[in-house]
Amino acid sequence: MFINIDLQSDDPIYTQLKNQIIASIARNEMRPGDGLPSVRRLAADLGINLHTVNKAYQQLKQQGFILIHRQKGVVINPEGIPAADEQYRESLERVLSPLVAESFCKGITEKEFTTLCQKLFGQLTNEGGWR
Amino acid sequence: MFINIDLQSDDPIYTQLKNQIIASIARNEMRPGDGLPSVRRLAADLGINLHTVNKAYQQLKQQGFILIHRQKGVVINPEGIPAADEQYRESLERVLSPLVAESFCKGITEKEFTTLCQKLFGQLTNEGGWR
DNA sequence: TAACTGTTATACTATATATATAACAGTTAT
DNA sequence: ATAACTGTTATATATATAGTATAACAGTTA
Repeated sequence: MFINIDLQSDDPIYTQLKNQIIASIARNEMRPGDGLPSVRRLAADLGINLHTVNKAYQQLKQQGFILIHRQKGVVINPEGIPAADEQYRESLERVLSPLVAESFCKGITEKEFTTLCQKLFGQLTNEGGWR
Repeated sequence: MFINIDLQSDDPIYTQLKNQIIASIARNEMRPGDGLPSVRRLAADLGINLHTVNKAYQQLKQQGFILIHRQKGVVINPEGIPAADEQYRESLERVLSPLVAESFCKGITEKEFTTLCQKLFGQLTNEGGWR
């Protein structure tokens, strides 16, 4: 687990935590079935509060990224991450839309934009992957 | 001006306002030189507070989308919107990165993702455009 | 028994969002 | 000149979110 929290960031700590765990999964650094630290352990390691970690874990659980067993602890969903449904695709479009509009106004072309997205996809890997 | 505010949205009102004005420019519905309502006028029309409008205007001004003359009122930047610099491109990448990672985990392919971006670009127009 | 697990509850601080007034200085139209 | 505008600034208040600090509960594991 390589988590880096920036206390000066505009993003809340629990959001940074969520994003970095998702990024670890996307980069195949963490795989389905792998365990995550307990809320107390991770909070202590990062020097933050247990509730902040718990909030991130709860949201990851709700999105199906992790399972939380009272006994076995926290585990990346062994069944794999649930596939995007129509609702997720709509929310993705809602988030992307203002980014595209602003970029367009600032002269960023469709080509440059999609090339950037491709570059970001390229930084992820599915080698020996789970999907 | 077709502004629609959703008080139930997770996005703050001033952000919704900002995004919709930027979207209007991107769709070529509003062009450089066009005037915008005064803070009091727009606030009254939308049924919100003058300071909320002012906050949106100040941020749009800081990004170069609009100019605010004490006398002439508020105008979409007649020189056109400033082109994206390296700093903007970096911030765009920082915002896009977690979206790509999450989408990837949920099985959205690079192709589907870029196709969505292309669709959003396609909804904008540069006919008779200013850039 | 002791040390851990997730979970829940309460309380407190700080910041962000939004509103409500009020006032100031400068235009513009009557 | 007066009245009606303009953006701007200041102050105050209410609410929600973010983060922390403790404490406790029920269950597991060594």
